[in-house]
Amino acid sequence: MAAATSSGTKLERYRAPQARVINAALELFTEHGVGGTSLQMIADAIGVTKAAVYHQFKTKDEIVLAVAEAELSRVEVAIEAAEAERDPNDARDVLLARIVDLAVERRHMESTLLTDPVIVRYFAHYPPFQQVMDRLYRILMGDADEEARVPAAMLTAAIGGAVMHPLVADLRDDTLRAQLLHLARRFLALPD
Amino acid sequence: MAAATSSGTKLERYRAPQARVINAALELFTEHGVGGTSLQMIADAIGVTKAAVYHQFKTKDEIVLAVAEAELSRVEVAIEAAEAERDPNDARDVLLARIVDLAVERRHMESTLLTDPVIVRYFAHYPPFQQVMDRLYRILMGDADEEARVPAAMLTAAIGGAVMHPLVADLRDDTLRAQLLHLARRFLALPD
Amino acid sequence: MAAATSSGTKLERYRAPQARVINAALELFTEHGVGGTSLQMIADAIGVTKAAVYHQFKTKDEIVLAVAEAELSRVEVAIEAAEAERDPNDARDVLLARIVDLAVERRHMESTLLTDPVIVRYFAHYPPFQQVMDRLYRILMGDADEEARVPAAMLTAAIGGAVMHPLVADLRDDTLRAQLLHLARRFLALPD
Amino acid sequence: MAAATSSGTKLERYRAPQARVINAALELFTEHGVGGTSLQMIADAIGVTKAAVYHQFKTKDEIVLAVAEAELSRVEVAIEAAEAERDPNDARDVLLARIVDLAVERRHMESTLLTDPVIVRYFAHYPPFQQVMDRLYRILMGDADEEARVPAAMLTAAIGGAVMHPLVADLRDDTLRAQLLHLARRFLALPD
DNA sequence: GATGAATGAGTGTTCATTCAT
DNA sequence: TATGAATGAACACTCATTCAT
Repeated sequence: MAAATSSGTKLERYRAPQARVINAALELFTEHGVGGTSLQMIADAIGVTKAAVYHQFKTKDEIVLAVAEAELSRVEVAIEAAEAERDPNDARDVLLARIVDLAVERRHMESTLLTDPVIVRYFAHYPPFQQVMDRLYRILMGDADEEARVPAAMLTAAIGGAVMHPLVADLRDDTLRAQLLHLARRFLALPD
Repeated sequence: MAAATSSGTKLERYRAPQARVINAALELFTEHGVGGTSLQMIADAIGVTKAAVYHQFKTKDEIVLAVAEAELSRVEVAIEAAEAERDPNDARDVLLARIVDLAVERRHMESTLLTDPVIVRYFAHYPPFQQVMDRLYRILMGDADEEARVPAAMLTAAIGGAVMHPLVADLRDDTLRAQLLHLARRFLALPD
Repeated sequence: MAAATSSGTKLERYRAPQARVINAALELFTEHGVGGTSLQMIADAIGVTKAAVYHQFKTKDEIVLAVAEAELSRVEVAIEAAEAERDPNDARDVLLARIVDLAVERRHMESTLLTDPVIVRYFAHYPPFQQVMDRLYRILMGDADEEARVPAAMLTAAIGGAVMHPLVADLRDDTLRAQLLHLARRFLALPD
Repeated sequence: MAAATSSGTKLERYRAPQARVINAALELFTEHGVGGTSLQMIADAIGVTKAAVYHQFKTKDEIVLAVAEAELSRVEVAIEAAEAERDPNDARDVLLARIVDLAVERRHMESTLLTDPVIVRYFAHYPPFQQVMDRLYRILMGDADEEARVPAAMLTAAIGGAVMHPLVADLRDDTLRAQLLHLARRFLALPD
């Protein structure tokens, strides 16, 4: 168990100076977008020089990808929790709840990241992303056929699209969470 | 006829040189994002100098907004078509179909625009956008109460989020259209 | 004659702002080398901003090449003067004298340019340079055979190498010119 | 033998880690020029960190000079071999042959070094370099008078200039060697 | 209407160098 | 001996914008 702490999750695999950069970058990306965030801003945010940031990451893209991967690993955690369930229905329920939780919890962050052109383009050709999505869709829809995954893709896209909508911005977290869960279950033709 | 020419739709209210800028800008924004599109690129695309573009639009923001408004006016057209219907159910059906059509037709463009931080921030405080959305939600949900608009917001967000999802990218237009319509009606608890 | 002034030589084909950049760059390249000359230095030298320089030349390389071509065109002028001679011996004598003159006149400049790795690499694959050299060698050696050009190459290299040698730095121009001419003629087995 | 090991030539006076730096630096300087070679590149080439290189040499200049001196010592070796001859004519012949050999052997390296602005500037004021050149010129021309050294300077410059000329790049080593020797002897008015 | 020239503030990136460990 | 972290200054280059012509 002590070992588990020292090995850590994927989120912890970066050492301190890198983690500080990633955290600062995530916040800034969220507020200004990837393109609107300069390395100067990141450096200022953690109180070092640009060159110090470059000592940890060779390019800005590397920072963007590290941030994106850190977020992706949060989805992995949710999937792993679901896969631990015996019953497929339970697994789907757990995953649904976790995904909605995640979307709401990071409603102001994920959205910016998931729609940023740089990140979208990267994820589109990043095998681990595809694999995570495959696992996610399999749990949601079962592995019936390829076509069945489209509604699942649309569902996750819809959740992502919904949390970032301006008109939803002033909803309280729990209200939004309840509505999203309702929407998702109805979409999957599941009882509430 | 002369009146038609002078009033025109909102899409036509820009004269030729401005329209060329807007069209070029829309294409470039779609491909590179707003932040990734420079005035030089726009000027090059239409074969004039930067200064010539500045002759038409005082700032880059003005171009962005002109592009955004042009797209917004497409939604207005859909709404006007729906409002022409007598029966509220027909109006809702018409609007739903038009919105889905619009999303699919411009699936590669709207998405970039609707998620671009610059445009999102602008629309969030742009009264005409709010008004258009109000009209849209009223048609979809009736004017019962404030809360009822949330599902409508989520629905449009979901449609927008869905068309831009990578896993949906290789779907044929009519397949995507059918699925989106099915999704939307199920979400609104309407029969197919 | 007025026409001749307005059409100009190749050296004059750049308009004023570009010519100012080229002149400043040549001087700075001579003093600090290409790699040791920044765009800031060039901009400062002509009293404008870096961005103004970039308005004239898209990259630093373009400046380097413009400078190099301007110098190459000086050799072309010498060749053209030689080619105007009827008698091949006269042509060779004229060319030799001109080349030596050129080398001495610009003894502090040519050398830096001709040995700069950037320029050397560019010229190595720049057809006009090859053509100029071909014409030059043909005049010097006749067009006997391919092999005959090698001594000519060595001769020009030797002249170039000689004018830039530190121990030659304090020789007066006319002394250096006489010695170089003597060297060249002896090397070509010509009477003084 | 032990003495030979401990005194060694100047080439060997650096201990192993320093020698590795010098060798890597020479190769990189040759390929990218001094200005185009960073300490990072040198460190990478020998598989250590920049800081480790700094442990051996306090500045980049020190590395440059160590490389330059190592090359200069090769000339010294040639001079010493010539000075071992009794007859001045033999000494001159030996030196000439050795210098040409050296120029050809390192045709792709010397040139970069000898024309690099940093090194040129350093050698111009480096007494050992002047002394080596003095000894070299005395052997070639006798110690008649100051003026007599100028042709010698021109000769070595010419040899240096010739080996690095692009048009000479595809000559075989022995062909180039023969031509250079022929050129040198003719220039010194010596029989072949 | 459109151009060429220019600007000032910024971009991401690399540099030689230092220093505590 | 060697490292990782950091720095400050510089780099080439791009930006949106202005203005006289």
